[in-house]
Formats: sequence, structure tokens, C-alpha cells
Amino acid sequence: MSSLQPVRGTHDLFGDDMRRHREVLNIGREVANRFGYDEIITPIFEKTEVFKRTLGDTSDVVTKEMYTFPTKGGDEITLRPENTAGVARAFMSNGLSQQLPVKFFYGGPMFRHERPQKGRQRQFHQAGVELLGVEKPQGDVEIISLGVHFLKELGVYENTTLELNTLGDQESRQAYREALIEYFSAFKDQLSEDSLSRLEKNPLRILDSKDEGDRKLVADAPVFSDYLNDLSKDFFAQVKSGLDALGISYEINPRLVRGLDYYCHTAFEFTTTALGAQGTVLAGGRYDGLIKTMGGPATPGVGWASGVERLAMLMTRQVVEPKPVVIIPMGEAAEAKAQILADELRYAAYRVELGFSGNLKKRLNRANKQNASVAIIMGDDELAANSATVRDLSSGEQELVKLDALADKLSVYR
RNA sequence: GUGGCUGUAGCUCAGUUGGUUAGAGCACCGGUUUGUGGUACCGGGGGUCGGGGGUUCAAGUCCCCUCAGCCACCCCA
Repeated sequence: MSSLQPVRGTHDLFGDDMRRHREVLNIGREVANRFGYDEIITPIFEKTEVFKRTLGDTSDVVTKEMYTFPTKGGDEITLRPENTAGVARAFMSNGLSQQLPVKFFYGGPMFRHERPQKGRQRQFHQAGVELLGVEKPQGDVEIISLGVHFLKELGVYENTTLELNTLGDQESRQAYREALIEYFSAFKDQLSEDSLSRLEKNPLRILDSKDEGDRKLVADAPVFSDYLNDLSKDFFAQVKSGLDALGISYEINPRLVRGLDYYCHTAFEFTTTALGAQGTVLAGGRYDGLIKTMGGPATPGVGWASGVERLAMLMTRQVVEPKPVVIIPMGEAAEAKAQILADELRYAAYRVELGFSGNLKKRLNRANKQNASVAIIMGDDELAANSATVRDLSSGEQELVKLDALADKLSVYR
């Protein structure tokens, strides 16, 4: 049994869960398309460098969560922990800087070696969008608006809160970072162990600490707004007024920071309280430095990624499949005929279930379980009359119909 | 990675202070009804009690290890 369990942190998707999962991706793709975003699929693995350079050497994702291994050819590759780096790499590989702006939607599996929990698996799926080549805050507004449309179409928007913050530009961020390091360094003996390591790696994270002692120190820590330069302040103001104009409400969260190095200016998260500790459902921001970091032409970018499993859990509504037409042949002659009929109906885009065993009672019973709307019963009697019995499963009414008139008869069950 | 809780049939769960053949509901299969469904009644299959080791005359039950899930931290989508 234990050897037959799936690998830790992975699981099989089928049935209801699969339908909801697919629905999330379908809606994401469709909504993104309305905004003019085309789908892209990048490889599931990349050279390790792609992630190391873009995510930053200090992020947890890079330092302890990547699935990295050597190939037979001697390359070191990594299962993608996220998709922005892959899209950025594709952007350069394909010379897309010649056709800005570039707008992509993606969806697929990502891999992180984390301790599994609900809403946190080692193989999980993200749907996301990237907008490359727009430096104006209107780009940020469009991206956030796209997220709002997506969540609304899924029916989960009401259960989320949009948290918003700015990380400022390079200059502001650097200045604030230094101020924080200076401030917290004076309290090294009082900081929690976690925050002590954050002081080295990502001091902004200390602001978000849940440790009580840390929080007291944070209360008197320097505030970011004092370190934002005019350009950054103005940028943020325009993002906010853009959101206001679209009627998108948000809460400013000064402690909202990013673990990944490439972010600047706008950072946002749609969170929910319905999923426990894994409450972030869609998050993103601006990453103007990314492409250049990778050795490409300086190209601004904004985007977000969403957790497909988390959204699927939040989406309580049922995803319904079209009801099938069930064909029930009785006897060998009828079975041969039924297979041909099923084939014709399938070419006509009906969903057809064809069974081969059991008595009529069992098979009607099974038709109910398959949620069928109509059953076509074919036995010797019907065959003799070149007909089939068409039984409406909700009303229980049935009639004998000539085979060549079947298509018309069935059209109401589409 | 740290700490805690849980693990018995496909699913949800009983199982007494350790005691002989481990149960129920749902689901599944079959019958009552050899070609007419959702109900009802009757019957059946299915478990090395997550895995391994130990204590004991005896372990689903106690102890140790291990695996997995969940919760919090951490991190993040």
C-alpha cells in the first residue's frame, strides 16, 4: 500500500475536483483573452540558472524549495517553481522585444519542495498573466482589473480582499532596506531567530513577522512612505486612482512585501480567510528589473499568478457536464446497430454513453447515475421496425421512433 | 525545515480495562421483477486495522521507528 501512495505532496485529479480545476483554467484563459492576452506554455523545466538569477539567491524558493537535478547531458535543470521566469526567458529566446507590448496567459503545474498542507502541495498549479513592455501605471491597473474579472467570473471575488502596497523603485527600496537594517541591527538581541535571518536576507519580511517581540519592534520601525521618492509616490498614486476609477476597492497594507527579488512598485494580493493559513489566492506585482537581470533589453513588466487548487476549493459552485444520451442495445444484433448509431450521434456532437451488459432494469438504473436525459432502447422488436424506443428519463414517457428520424427527435436533448 | 494532531472496507466512521471469526451506513455486485429506471426488501463481494519492529499467553487497542494527511510556524499561489 505504502509504495502505491502518490509521492508526498502530489495527488491525482479526477471527477469533481478535475472539473473544477479545468473550469478555473478555462475561465482564466477566456477572461485573459478578453484583455487580449494569448496563451503560452513554457517548458516544465528550465536550466537552473533561469530561476536562480531571477528569483534571487536569498529567496526560500531558490535556497531550499527547488527540485534541481543533473541531466544525462550534464546540464543542471530545475522543475519550475513558478512561471514568470520561464515567460521572461521565452520572451528573450524568441526575440519578442520587437513586438511590445507582449501579453501572455499561462496555466500549468509548478513544483516546490515544501511541507504539504491544505492548499499547499509539492506539485501544484498556477494560472497567471504577464504584461511586458508597459511602464505606465495603467499597466498595473489593467493587470489588477484582469484579476478582478477572473475572480468575479469564478464567483469567488466576494470572498476575497485586495491588499495593495508599493515597494517603490530601486532607489527607494534600497534606501528603505538600509534604514531597516540599521534600525533592527540595534535590536539584534531582541529579534526572533527567524527575523534575525531575515535581517540578512530580506529585512522587509521582518515587518510581517508574527512573533510578538518582533511586532513591538516593528511598531517603531521606519515607515516606507518616508523613503519613497517622488517618482515612486506618483506612480503609486496613479495606480490607486486608476483602481478607483474602475470601482475596484482595496486595502493598503504597508506590510505586504514580496519574497521574490524581481518585484518593484506595485505589489498586490487577493486573500481570503476561508482557506486557513494559505489565504493568498492570486498575487503579483511589477517587475521592471527582471528582463534586464536576465541579460535582455530593459523591459518593464507586471503580472500575477493564482493558485488553481486554492481557487477551485473556494469555488463552491458545481461544474456541470452536458447530459449524455444513453443507448441501450438488447441482444447481439442490436449491439452491432447501436455501435453505429452511437458513432453517428457522436459525430453530431452528442455525448453518448453506450453500455453492453446487464438487464434493462440495471441499465436504466445506470443511465440515471450517469445523469442521462434520454435513453434509446434498441431490441429485436425495434430492429424489426427499423426503429428505436426513445425514453425521456425525467418524464418517463417513451415512443417508438424510426432510426432516420432519431436525429430530429433528439435535438431537444442537446 | 520546526512543533502538534490523526491514520480501521472505495467513502464517512464505530470497535469497552489488550481477549478468540474486526463491525455499521453509504457505494458496489446480485436477487425479488428473463425488455422498462430513481423507492422498498433480501443476499453477496471487499480489510495483512498506513508500514516495520517490540512488549504479552494474546495487540486494531500498549511502546519505539517510519510513511502519509491535517493544523500552526515558516514560506508562498
